[in-house]
Amino acid sequence: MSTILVIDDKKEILTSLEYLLTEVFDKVVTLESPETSLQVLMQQEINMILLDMNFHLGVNTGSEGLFWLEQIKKVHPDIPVVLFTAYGDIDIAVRGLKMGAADFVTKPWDNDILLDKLRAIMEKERKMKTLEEVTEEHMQKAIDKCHGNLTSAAEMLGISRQTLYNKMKKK
Amino acid sequence: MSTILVIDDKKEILTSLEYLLTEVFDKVVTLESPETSLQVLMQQEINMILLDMNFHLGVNTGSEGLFWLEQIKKVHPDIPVVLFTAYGDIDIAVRGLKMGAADFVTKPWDNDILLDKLRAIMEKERKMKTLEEVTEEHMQKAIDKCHGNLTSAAEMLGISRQTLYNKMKKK
DNA sequence: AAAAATTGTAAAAATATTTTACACCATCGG
DNA sequence: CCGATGGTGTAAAATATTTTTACAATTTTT
Repeated sequence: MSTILVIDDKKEILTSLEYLLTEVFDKVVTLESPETSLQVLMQQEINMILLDMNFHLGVNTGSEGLFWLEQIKKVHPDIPVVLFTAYGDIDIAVRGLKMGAADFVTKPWDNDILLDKLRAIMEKERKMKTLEEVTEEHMQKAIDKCHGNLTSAAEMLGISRQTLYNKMKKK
Repeated sequence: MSTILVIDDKKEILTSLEYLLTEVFDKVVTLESPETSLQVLMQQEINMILLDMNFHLGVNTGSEGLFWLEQIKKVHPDIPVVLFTAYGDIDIAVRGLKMGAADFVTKPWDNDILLDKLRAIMEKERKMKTLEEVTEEHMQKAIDKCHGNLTSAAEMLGISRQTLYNKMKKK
């Protein structure tokens, strides 16, 4: 069971997406403004959010969209949010992605590309790395940063040199 | 000791950056084309890369820049790469960031903003999380994804329920 | 309401980590 | 060029963590 929440101030966009997104999601919830989004997120389980950046006609800085992205990420850091915008503003895109958005789609959009992106995100969400994989990767990162010096890498990681040494030998 | 590698096909940009970047880096290495970048990375320790996206005048898709980003990330996934572009192409920015670029700067650039971004990245690079912090965060993420169900979160993480239960109790 | 799943708890067994130790090798500075 | 320093590879005992197993109580699902 997967649900997507779509937030856009244009009714016609909501209705067309409502139909399209059933290709990927079991349930599509729509909102005309982001104001009540936090309540909706409390009331029901949402697996993905499609958030428009351009509320308030005439105000197209996208900053209100970024504000709501921030609010959402604060409470639900793990729900993937895809940003949606009619204006090719590179700065908003970069800031959005750095604030934790999962992807960025520009309007007018290509249905297939949009669906592919959403599917890819769902797929990535489904699998969660094991603790072992995560620790392994992080240890490797530390070793790289220390140019192979196990002693200082171990210190960085807050573990003993032996442990790091033994784990590296194993692989 | 920190070194930045700047790759841009315009000599005047290289010379002006060469001077500016000494504000943040001890050493600035410049390249007029990305072709030899991998050799340079093998020969000396580089701590950050500023990579222009628009090589070959007339070809401004940025795809060659993305190609080189990919090559660099393949060999050195942990060296932060900042993308640099004269064209506000949102798609290149999004793809670049998703491919692992640390940030994105558009030309013409503001010196102070550029320096601030580079400083922020260096600062972030300096500190490395301990293994404990990383595992803690990952466990929390799994629990969130499982809506608080410790049994299935533990299964996802590849550890026993007890271990997860005890670690959560500790905090 | 019954069945199934999850929690909270505990204790022993199995593993993993830290600590301590030491010979060996590399690199750096005088 | 040689001694000092710092890192490696190895090992064994002490300590800590994780897994396994178990069971009653509670929550969730059917």
